[in-house]
Amino acid sequence: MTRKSEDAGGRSTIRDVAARAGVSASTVSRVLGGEYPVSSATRTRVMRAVRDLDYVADARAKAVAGVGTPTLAFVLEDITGPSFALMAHGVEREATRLGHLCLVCSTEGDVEHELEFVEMMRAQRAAAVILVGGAADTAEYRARTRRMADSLASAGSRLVLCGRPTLGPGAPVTVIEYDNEGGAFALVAHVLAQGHRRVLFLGGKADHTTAQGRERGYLAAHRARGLEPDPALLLHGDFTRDSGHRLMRGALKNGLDFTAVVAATDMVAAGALTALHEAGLEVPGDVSLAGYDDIPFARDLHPALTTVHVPYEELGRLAVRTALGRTPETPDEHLLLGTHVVMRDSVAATGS
Amino acid sequence: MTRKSEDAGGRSTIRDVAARAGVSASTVSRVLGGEYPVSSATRTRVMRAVRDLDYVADARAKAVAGVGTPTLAFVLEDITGPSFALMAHGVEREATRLGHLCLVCSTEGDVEHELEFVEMMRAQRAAAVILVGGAADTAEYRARTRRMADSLASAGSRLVLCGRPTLGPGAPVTVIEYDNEGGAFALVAHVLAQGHRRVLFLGGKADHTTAQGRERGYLAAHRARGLEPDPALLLHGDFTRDSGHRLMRGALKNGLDFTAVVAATDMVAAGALTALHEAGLEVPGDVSLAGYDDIPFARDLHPALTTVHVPYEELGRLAVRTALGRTPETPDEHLLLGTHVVMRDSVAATGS
DNA sequence: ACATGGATGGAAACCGGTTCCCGAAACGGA
DNA sequence: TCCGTTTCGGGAACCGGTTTCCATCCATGT
Repeated sequence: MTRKSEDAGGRSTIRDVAARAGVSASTVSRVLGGEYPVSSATRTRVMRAVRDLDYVADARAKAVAGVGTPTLAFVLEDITGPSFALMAHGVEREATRLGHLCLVCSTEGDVEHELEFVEMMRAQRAAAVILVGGAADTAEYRARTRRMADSLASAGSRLVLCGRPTLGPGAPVTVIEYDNEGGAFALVAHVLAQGHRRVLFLGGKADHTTAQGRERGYLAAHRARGLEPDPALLLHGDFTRDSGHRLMRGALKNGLDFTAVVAATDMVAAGALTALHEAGLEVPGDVSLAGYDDIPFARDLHPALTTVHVPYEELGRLAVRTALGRTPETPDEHLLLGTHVVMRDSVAATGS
Repeated sequence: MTRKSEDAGGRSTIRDVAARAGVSASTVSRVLGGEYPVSSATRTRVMRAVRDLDYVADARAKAVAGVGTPTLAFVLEDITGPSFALMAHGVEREATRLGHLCLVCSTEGDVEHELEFVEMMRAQRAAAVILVGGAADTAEYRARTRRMADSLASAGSRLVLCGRPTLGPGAPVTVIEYDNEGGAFALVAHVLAQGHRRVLFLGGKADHTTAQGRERGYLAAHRARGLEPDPALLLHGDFTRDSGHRLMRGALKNGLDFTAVVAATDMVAAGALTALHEAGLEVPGDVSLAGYDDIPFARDLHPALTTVHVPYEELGRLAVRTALGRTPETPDEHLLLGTHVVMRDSVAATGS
């Protein structure tokens, strides 16, 4: 029994295979590698040994030797959110299509944790790390993210921001956004066109760029019609279902006057919808409701939710494609994906 | 300019750090490692060099040297499904809590792809690979999965099955299931207790074990009351929203006679619900409806869906805990998690 | 028959780390 | 002052692969 026995659980090494085939390790490597000329006799012997031992080359060792495909990292807040899940799906699909493995990490919104994870990815020599989900656009955010980008770039990796605030010019970063303001503008314009004049906006956190963009669209749509929205109709919460529920309940209790409500996300809309139902209100009979994101569930709400479609899955695919398909000379990219409103049953014309 | 310049993008190695600090690579390793005694003077010099170069040790090299925490792999059908997402979340959370990275792969239900991925994970020397989601319990499935389990085990890794058919005895596998039959039994018993006698079952694929379990529960609940369900009320599709929609529409069109419907998953229930609404039927006024899984959205359907709660997230956590916290002597485990029905508004007593 | 060259395959260096094994310096006690 | 311990740090081997370089061997061409 030698030190490295071939049996007994121990994963076999290339030298074990070599010994069994009666050749050197280099030869085994060459047979497996493919390119180098090897006589068919030795090739069969080696392949047989490989099969006998059920040998698989250690991917980490290959990586250290500079061969093998690097992995991709994907960081999000919470995989449980439907739009995040959609993006994750796109990322994962495209990554495996391109032959890359995909590491995932959820931060629960903890910035510290995000930073830690990026550091780990740098240690892993990940091909790219994709950060998704909006964030507060503070000076501190920019500085921190800039640091991440630089440190990743200096390690030969790349930072990709999905739906996140752009950094200043010169940051080694790829940014892919979807048009929050444009989508919200179109959606609210549609609501206004139905005759609504007092439309409640269930927004997100005040400093969150995604929330800001959608809010800007809400405002702009009003102004485009020469309307000035009542500031009392602009509510702030977060992007969760519970936030929508709470906000809507509060608005109802406070006797706010409105005929339509536009939620910053479909999740918020879902919460708002059940609050409306709980209050005995009919949608869209008594009040119209619209969401944003077009998550798969939107059409199973009752009534089916009018919302803005965001190509989340495509976004994920695009993120990995642009991240992976670049050379050092590729200029930093900044893509903006379009959105469109999908009209279903939750918005109706006012009776007046 | 030496061959390995410290500047210019090239990730710096431990030898670069050593050179800059004027010590040997071993010393740098020791400073970073922590345990070995190092004079505070050299320690500071090394740390300074590390900071200057923004050095991070290559995790893959460490892995090859036998240190560093191995990663965990997670394989599912489609991260977009709410219950899968919940499990994924649990897995990811527990893995990072334990300091492990987490690779993810979705198979789109393709067995071939699943096999490929497991092979890759073996090459990665993953600590464990967690396979989730039901499957057809065929002889071919068992043989194939058994092979995966053995090959993983022989590589020092471990296969964990989550909500999947058990393999025969002796397979090096950890199985964690949730009680499909028990949950369905309780749910259907509740529906029957409300006076319903003709309850439609919207099931999954006939050979899918999860679907089978839930169907068995449906049958058993009837028999426990001395009832024999009408075979015409047992419909088969898959676990998607569209399947529920299609099945329900078909049942309505065919004039099937029933006062309640139990769907095999909440997604199916969601599709069925909108089909019901489209037909102008009231839930639960005209017909009662129940789902299974208790996905977050269940309570935002209208009416809020009565369903069976499955501890998916806990399941994910448990999977990584049992997979990671084992020694070679640990016996193969087989855990069965309990479920409970959560009563909301979609099931009501019959008028009769 | 002999130089020539392509086909094969082994030895050794390398990738970027860790750790064992030792020697030298510093320190303490007699 | 001298010797025995620590304390500290360097050299080299190792982890499991790949690849360069070189030595054969065999089949040609003349």
